[in-house]
Amino acid sequence: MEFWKRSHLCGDLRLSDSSNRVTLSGWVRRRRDHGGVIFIDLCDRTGLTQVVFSPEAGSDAHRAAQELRSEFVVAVRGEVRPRPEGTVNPKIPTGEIELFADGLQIINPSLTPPFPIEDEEELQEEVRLRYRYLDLRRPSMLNNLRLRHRVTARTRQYLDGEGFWEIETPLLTRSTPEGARDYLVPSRVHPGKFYALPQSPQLFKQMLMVSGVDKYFQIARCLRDEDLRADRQPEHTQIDLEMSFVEPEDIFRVVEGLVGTLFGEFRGVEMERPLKRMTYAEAMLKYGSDKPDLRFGLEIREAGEIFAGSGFRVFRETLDSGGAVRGLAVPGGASLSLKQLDELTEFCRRAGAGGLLWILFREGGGLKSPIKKFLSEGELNRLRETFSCSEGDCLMLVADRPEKAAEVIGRLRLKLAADLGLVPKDRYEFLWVVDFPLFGYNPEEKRFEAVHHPFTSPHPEDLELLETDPGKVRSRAYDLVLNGTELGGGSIRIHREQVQKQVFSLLNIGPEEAESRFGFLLEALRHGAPPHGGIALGLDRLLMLMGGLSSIRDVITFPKTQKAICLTTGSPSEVDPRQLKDLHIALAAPPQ
RNA sequence: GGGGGCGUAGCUCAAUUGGUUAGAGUACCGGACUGUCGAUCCGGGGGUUGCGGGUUCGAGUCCCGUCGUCCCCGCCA
Repeated sequence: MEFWKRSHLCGDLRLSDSSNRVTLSGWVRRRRDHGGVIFIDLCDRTGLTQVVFSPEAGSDAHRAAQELRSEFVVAVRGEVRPRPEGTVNPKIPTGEIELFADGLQIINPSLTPPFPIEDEEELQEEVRLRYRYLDLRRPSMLNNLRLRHRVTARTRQYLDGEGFWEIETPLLTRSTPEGARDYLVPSRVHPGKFYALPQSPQLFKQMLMVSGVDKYFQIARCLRDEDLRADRQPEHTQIDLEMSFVEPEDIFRVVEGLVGTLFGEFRGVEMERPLKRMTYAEAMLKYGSDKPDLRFGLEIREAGEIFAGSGFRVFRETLDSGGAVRGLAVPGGASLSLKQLDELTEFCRRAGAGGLLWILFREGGGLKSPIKKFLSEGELNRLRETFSCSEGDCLMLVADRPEKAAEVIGRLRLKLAADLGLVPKDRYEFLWVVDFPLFGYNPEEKRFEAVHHPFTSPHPEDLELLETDPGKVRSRAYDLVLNGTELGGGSIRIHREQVQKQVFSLLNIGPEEAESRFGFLLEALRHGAPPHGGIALGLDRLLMLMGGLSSIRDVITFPKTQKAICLTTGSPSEVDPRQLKDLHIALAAPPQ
C-alpha cells in the first residue's frame, strides 16, 4: 500500500483507548517544536488529536517530524497514552490522551497556506473564495457542510415516510418568458434554438401530478439570471414538493412536520404546531412586509381615522387623496436625539416616503414634535390610546399611498429593531402568510401581473371577482416565513383549463400566446388533471437560518460573487472559437 | 442601472494637516529549547499602498477615471 491505512479518526480516541496501538492520518495544523519533544495537532473532519514525537520513542520518526509544516498530509503510528498529569487539555474532546508516535509517513507536503485553517481568523471573503477548498477545510465550514448533508438526508427520509417519491426533472428545458431571466443553453443540433436551465421544476411537477405520481419531491437546483444578494445566488437549491387531491392545510401539515423535525433534531428547537397563520393584508398592515419578523414588537397601526379632520395639512391631504397614515410606538424612544431622529427621517425619505413625523412623549408629561402645534388634545389622547403610548415613548408616523406607507414604515420597523437591539437571538418565529392577492397591478405597463405565478389557483370564494374586480381576487398561495426571511412559497394550482384560460387572459396572455408558451401544460390539464398543489422551500436559506449565518454563501460550497463570478475557477470564461462555431454563435462584439 | 462601505507585506490591520527610509501582529525562513496546546526566546527576509492619470517641491493620504469585493435599492412570476 502506498500509504499507511488509518485505524481511527482524529476525533475518535479517548482515555479508554490508552495503550492501544493506532494509526491516524490527517492534516498537520499546529506544530510546537521544543527542540527535543515535538507536538503536532493532527486534524481531520472529526476533530484533532495531539501527536507527540519524542527523541527516545523513535529517532527516525522524531527526525522526520522536524520537517513537518502546516497542512502537510501525514500518517502517524504509535501508542495512545494518557497525558501526563497537569497537561490535560479540557478544551478538546481528545484532550485526555495523546498519540505517542514511533512512526511518521509524510504522504503529501503542502504549500504554506495563504491563511491559517482555523475559525477564529476573520478573512476577507475574496480571499476565502479564491482558496475555497482551504476555507472549507476550516472546522465551522466543514460543520456547515455536514449540517447540509444531514438536513437533506433527513428530508429524504421524512418525505419518503410520508409517501413521497423523489423524482428528477430535466435541466435542459424550455424557456418560459414569465418570471426571472433565464440562463440559456444553445443547441448544437438545432441552429438558433436554445434550452433554458430551469428556474424551478414547476411545470414538470404539475405534469407529474397529471401522471398520477400523487406525491412528488425533489431536492432541485434552480437557476435564475438575476442580481445577487446575501440570500440570493444564481443557482440555489429548493426542497420542491407537489401533492394531488390536496388543500392548503395538507401542504401545511407536511411542511410543518418536516421543518419541525429538522429544527427539533438539529437545533433542539420545539416548533409550535400548527404554525401561526396571517393573511397578507394583516401582515402588510401590522408589519409593513409580506414576510414579517415576529421576534419583536413595534407593531404598526393605522392612524388615518385620528387625523381625518386634522389641522395638519400634510396628513389631511394625504388622507383625502386615498392615502394612509401609519405609525408605530417605540418604547423608551423619547430619549432618541434630534440627530438620530433626523437620520431616521432621512432613512424614510430614501425609502421613498415624504418623510417621518415623530412625537416624543417625555417623562413628566411634556411633548416634543415638529407638528406639536397642529395636534389637538383629542388627537393626542386617541394616539396614546391607539398606540398604547406612555411617557418615555416615541411615536413615529408616515403618511403616503397605503402601499408606500406600509413599505416605508415596515422598513423603519426593521431598522429600529436592529438599531435598538430589539432582535432576540436564538428565537425562531415561524408563520404562514396566506391569502396573497392573485394579481398585482403594474402601473407602468398598465396591466396585471401574477403575484406568485400564472398557475396559482384563485381563492374559491373570489372566483366571481375574476370578472368584476380582478385586483381584489385572493389566491390560494402561501409563504412560509421565519424571522423575516421567506423560507418558501407555494400554492394550490389551477387544475381546470377554463380557469387557467381566464387567468391568462387577465394577465394579457392571449390564447395563441398561451398555447405557444404553455400549450404543453394546458394540454396536460385537459387529460384528467387532479386538484394539486405544492411548495418549494429554499434549502440554502433554511440552512443559513439554522446555522445562525448571515449569508447563504456560507452553506454553498463554491458560491458566486455579487458579479456572478466564481473566484475559485474563474467562471464565466471565454471559450474556444470552435465551440462557438459548433453552436452557431457569433459574438456581436469581440471580447476585450 | 443606482446608492454606500472596503482595497496598504501571504493574512489581519496601523500610518496626525499632504512631509524623513510605509509600521505592528501573525505567517514564513534560520538559530536555541524535552511537556507544549495561540509554546517561548533570539535573528532575518518580505511592499508596483488594486490599476491608470492629474494637482503638488513632495501623494498611502487630495482630485478624476477604472477594476475588484461586500451591503442595499431596482431586479428576483
